[in-house]
Amino acid sequence: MEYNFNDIEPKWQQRWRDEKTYQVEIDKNRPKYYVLDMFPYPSGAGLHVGHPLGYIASDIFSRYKRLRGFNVLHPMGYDAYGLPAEQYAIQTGQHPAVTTEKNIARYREQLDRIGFCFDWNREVRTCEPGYYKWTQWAFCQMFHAYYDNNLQKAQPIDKLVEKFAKEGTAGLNTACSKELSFTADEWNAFSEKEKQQTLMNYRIAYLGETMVNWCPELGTVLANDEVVNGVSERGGFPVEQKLMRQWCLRVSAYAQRLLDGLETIDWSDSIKETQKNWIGRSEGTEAQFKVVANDNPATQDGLEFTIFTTRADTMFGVTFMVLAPESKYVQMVTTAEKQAEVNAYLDACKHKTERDRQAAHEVTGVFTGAYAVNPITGENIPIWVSEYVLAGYGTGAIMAVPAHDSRDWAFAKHFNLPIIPLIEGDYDLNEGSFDAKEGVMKNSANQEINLNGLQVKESIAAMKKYVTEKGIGRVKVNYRLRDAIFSRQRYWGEPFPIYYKDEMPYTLPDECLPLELPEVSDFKPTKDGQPPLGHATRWAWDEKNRQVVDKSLVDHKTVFPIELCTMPGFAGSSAYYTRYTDPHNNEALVSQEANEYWDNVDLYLGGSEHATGHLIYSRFWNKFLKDIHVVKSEEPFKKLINQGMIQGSSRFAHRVSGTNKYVSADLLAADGTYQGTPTDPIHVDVNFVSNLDMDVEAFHAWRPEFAEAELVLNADGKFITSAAVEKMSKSKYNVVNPDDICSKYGADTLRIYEMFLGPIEQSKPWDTAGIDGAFRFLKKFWNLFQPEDKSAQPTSENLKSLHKLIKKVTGDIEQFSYNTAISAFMVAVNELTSQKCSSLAVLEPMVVLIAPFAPHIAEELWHNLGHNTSVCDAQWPEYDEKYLVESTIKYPVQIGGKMRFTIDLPADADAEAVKAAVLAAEDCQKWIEGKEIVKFIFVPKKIVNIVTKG
RNA sequence: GCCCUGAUGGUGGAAUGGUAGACACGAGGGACUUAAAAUCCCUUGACCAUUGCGGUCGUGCGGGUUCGAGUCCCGCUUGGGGCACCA
Repeated sequence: MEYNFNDIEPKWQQRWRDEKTYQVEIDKNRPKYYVLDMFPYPSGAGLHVGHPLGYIASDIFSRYKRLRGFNVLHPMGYDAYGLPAEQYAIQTGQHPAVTTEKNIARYREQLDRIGFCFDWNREVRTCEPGYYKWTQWAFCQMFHAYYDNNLQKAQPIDKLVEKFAKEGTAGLNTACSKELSFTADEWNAFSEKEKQQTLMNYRIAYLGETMVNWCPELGTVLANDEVVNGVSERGGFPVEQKLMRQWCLRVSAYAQRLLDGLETIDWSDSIKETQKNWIGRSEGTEAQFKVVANDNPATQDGLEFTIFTTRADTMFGVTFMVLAPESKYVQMVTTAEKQAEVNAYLDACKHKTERDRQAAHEVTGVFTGAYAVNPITGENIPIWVSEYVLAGYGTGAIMAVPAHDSRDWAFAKHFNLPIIPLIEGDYDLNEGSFDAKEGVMKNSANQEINLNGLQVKESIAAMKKYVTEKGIGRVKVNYRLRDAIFSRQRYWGEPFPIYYKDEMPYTLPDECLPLELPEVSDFKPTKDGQPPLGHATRWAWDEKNRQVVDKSLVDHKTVFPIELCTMPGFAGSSAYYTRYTDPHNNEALVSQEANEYWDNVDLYLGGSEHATGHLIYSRFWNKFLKDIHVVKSEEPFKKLINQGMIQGSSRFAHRVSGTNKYVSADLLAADGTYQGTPTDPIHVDVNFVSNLDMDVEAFHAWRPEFAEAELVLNADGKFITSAAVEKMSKSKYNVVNPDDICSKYGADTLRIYEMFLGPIEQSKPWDTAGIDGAFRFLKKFWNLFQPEDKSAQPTSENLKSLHKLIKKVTGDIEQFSYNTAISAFMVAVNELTSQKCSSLAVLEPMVVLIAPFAPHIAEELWHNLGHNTSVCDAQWPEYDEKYLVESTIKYPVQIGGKMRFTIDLPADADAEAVKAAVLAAEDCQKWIEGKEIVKFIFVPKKIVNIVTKG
């Protein structure tokens, strides 16, 4: 019988569907294992050959774990809300729900052909009300929670209300937008609105004022990449930095837990590092600087402001201060004389985006006319404003130490401010600052503290202690991690279950969720600058009757307007992993029982591009869910593997410039010219090029402009193309569709080949050329099972091949080294073929071993061997060391008259034991044959030198 | 600037500090065939010797540790990725 994948594969895929082979339920008698892929955004282009890479890898592991006796949860779903569907809707008027539905159907069809063991019964889609109900629900929980820094966890906001009523803010230690201070009496006297405004300062989901790119002309917020040179990409209208009220998540409250958690999870160093940098923990000192009174009234009664520094040791070298342009202190300190100049500068800054400011790297700034007192030296130092100081980090104000900070140095040079060196050494302060955190201090002493002679690290500690004791400052940990902006002025996303009463937000009652996304007449923003939901007519909340009603009924007494923004893409993807464990539950995000059993993800596969997005938000979201007792684990993903990208391998036909003549690449000169005329490489479709050899007829038929093209072939009558590795994309004609591969070679070959390409974590180009090797392997594997009589006793050679393979494949799968596992398979199959192995005792385990990689062929062979259960329920074979014993002597090396051997022996073996073992070993006898042994020399570790005569 | 990664044949890639290049592709040669496809066998890092056996050099560059380094350490060159006026 021939290996006919076209019959085998659809047959088994149908059977798996019919028999629900991959449907799983809680089974307390078996250990669980949860394998998850990052769910895809279903784009209109469909899957290319790069997308399934991670899915295949996780599928192999799922099947392996199942064969090992685990109850494996391996679900799949769709991240269905997002921008491309909405852009497409704006252009064509087609409802995003319709295009999304279509794309999902296409994805499913493609995925099904590859033979994955997903439990589709657990599919989730982020755009379905039954799913986003729980996204909205989680948001409401965050709205009704605050973060207690002492307990290091989220708490119900009611607790805070109680506390405020009893003792005000006394002794409060919570995450908040700004430090507030009021008494219980003051709180109790607050109006309802004032109370709500106050609580907003503490909520984990809160309305906050944040800097955004605002384009007044377009009436919308723009993303950074929509702004070029300070004007909008579309229309060229000016864009400014503006404080806007947006929904935010207080991710920063969890900064320390997000950092600590990294130590407990099995992720790659590079992702952990990226997250550490993103969180950006920085231990330093906050210090108060008093402003010298001037003609600005705000300075009259002892105004002071706070700076943050990690270099407290350099306070003796502070020669000026700098405020961020957005700092509220700018207006408070500027003198009347400098007012106009400062305002002009602030205005100029306002019209630059954050990106422009970072790109320019020009030294700009303006003197406020004010002075502050250096609390260590007592000297008056000027206060400047400059955009190199960021409002969003630390306190938006710095102490400048030009001798030891390159940015301060550049500023001081430009504006001619004094520079005082504080560290011994032969650096030249005319050339640049000395930024290194090392060396011995100098010029750093007053009557109370003397740092001279200390190391930098010692003096940081000494200064921290000093400023704390003197009440000038305090030790402070800062994080770069900022709160996540959670509002989008978009249509195709989750609506906020929020209505506004007296301008303050209130959540819909939990039992009224989901708040379904309304239909709108137009997906564009409205003319008055409101988001697309402004077009929705039935979009008001009737508080009394607890239902959505028509907008026209809004009276601000019982019927209120509903929030118009929607949630961002990461909202729906932040907790989907836990929803899979209980996807049909209408009473809870996940039941206690399901979470208790399935817990969180054991193995997560996906691209590293989500390092600072989804993978941070999910961790934050999960920690919050843990705080409110919905899930039991602190971290959502125990082990993470980042699969590399599959790049395209493009092909080019070389066209003689200015003609319609194409030349085979091997006829070109080294500089790419043909008979002295330059040529242009033109992308041609990789699907009609085999290796570099182009199908000439397919080329002519491809597109009209090539029909009449003149082709110059090489001596063999072939047309050779050139190649380059690029991103896989339609415009480069290097996209390979997995469907085509499945039709031509079968899904099993696709799976084997994708894994054989190289390590999963590495990016590599796709080149269909090598796939023949994988296909040949499966044919050989198939042929191994063709002998009619398989009842022979296994030979020791057979068993050796088999057990070597079991050991290798098991070890390799555990380490996700699938490419080497497949290599071992190829070797074993060649060995067994040449041994003419016809023993069931060897062949049966071989089928189980191949099952994770090539499930269809395994299933077919398994049934041909007389089984009537799925190979999925077979047992993974164990290897037996006794078939694997090899000579104890390895690697004989001759040096001069000596032979040197490495031998494997127990560490405590004595000289005699070593000698006996060496002499007994076959390899050794061969080497010393006919030579007289003069002596043995034992060198450390496992080395034996044998000195022979001659 | 800082952090993370990688660099091995014509290509993709193997090598717990122990015979570098497994396995696969491609290429060359051969068998079978009227022919092709399919299949099988041999060669395939470079250089020298090929009427023997074999020898020399080789894992981006320069040092070091070691009996022994692709692998460990130090200093570079370079590809890829991330962060960035973060005080």
